[in-house]
Amino acid sequence: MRVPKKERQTELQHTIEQNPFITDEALATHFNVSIQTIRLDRMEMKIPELRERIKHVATERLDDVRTLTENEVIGDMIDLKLDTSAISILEILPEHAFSRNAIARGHILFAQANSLAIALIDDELALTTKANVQFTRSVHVGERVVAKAFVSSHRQDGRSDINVESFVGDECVFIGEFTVYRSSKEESR
Amino acid sequence: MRVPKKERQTELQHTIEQNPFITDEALATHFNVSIQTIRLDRMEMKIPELRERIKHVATERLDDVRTLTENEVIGDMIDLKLDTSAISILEILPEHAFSRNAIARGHILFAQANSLAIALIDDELALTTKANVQFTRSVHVGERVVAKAFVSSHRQDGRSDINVESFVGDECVFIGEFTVYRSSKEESR
DNA sequence: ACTACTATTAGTACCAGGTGATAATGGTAG
DNA sequence: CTACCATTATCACCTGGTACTAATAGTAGT
Repeated sequence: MRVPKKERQTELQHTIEQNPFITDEALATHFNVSIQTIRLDRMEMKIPELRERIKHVATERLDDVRTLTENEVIGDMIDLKLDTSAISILEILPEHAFSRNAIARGHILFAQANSLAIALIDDELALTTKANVQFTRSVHVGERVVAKAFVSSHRQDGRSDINVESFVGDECVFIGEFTVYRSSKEESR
Repeated sequence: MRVPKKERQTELQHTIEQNPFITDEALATHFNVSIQTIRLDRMEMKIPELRERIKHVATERLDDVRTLTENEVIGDMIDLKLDTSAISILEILPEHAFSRNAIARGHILFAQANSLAIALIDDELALTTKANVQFTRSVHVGERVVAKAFVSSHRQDGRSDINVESFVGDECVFIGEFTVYRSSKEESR
């Protein structure tokens, strides 16, 4: 016997996990057993076949929480009064946090607040020019962060000041003051 | 004839692009032609078969720049002197930017700077507690942002102040002052 | 030593979703 | 009427499997 069955199976699981693109044939030669043994192992471990695995990876990618990219707003917007106030919720997932301690990275909370502030401005172009932020409590994986943004002033020079406060439950975890540049619309033209 | 060949082919391309998981058979019934016609079309348009398309989507996902998540540092660190200074480079990709105008979202630049500041601190735990940032020039897709961070002070209370300046060429695009909390190591215990 | 049981291997039929090649049909334009 | 293109039909074959049946090897229990 090359390697006890149990050992082989757990190793098999690992091998497939970090390389889902491997065929049964390759696994068979790798573990120096027949292809049928590999199939039996997959059955017992309920590991799907190659094509199913690939499909899974692909679909996962498509409906990915392509979290801080691609989406216009980071988190789910649950309320929006243009030029006035907005609220979004973001659940902290493991990929948002440091793996060592499961504390959300600062720029995740910043991104939620910043994208909310930008979404609040009803203009073709809105760009953050300045921000002043404080992280008042660390946020852990699994917690849901509710960000509340409101416009404190629309200045004459085409800038708006927006305050954002984020909460977990009733605890404030983030405070930010954003200055956003907005391009025309009610102004020139 | 149902639809002219050319028209069908361009439409085919679109259909497959936004749903790579469709089989030739489904396409055939959809366009009301034979399966062979679909295959000929794919040949001419050099569109690979279903399984290849799925595999492509899946592999694309694996070497994804899972930009603001998962990576410890956003961008590529090219220099690091612990507790002193660090430099990282980030190329702005379309997914980092607003689709309307190809200008990088503010939180992308913030994330680069913030993660660099955190990486700079040689401690088990380092958390941003405060940040003060300015976006001095908008950054466009294709530009490479070089962030330079240096520690301005290690305070007695377990906090460090870090300044970050980001450049595109010799133009400053971002200025940030970060206050980072570091947990012990040289302190208590 | 005989049996029971488990692990492994082998072999067969079948499946999806194709490739590749060859050939037959159906307009349609010159 | 013919030449040409688009379309369709067949057929053999491929990969990477599933599902099932059966044979073989090794080991433990009694």
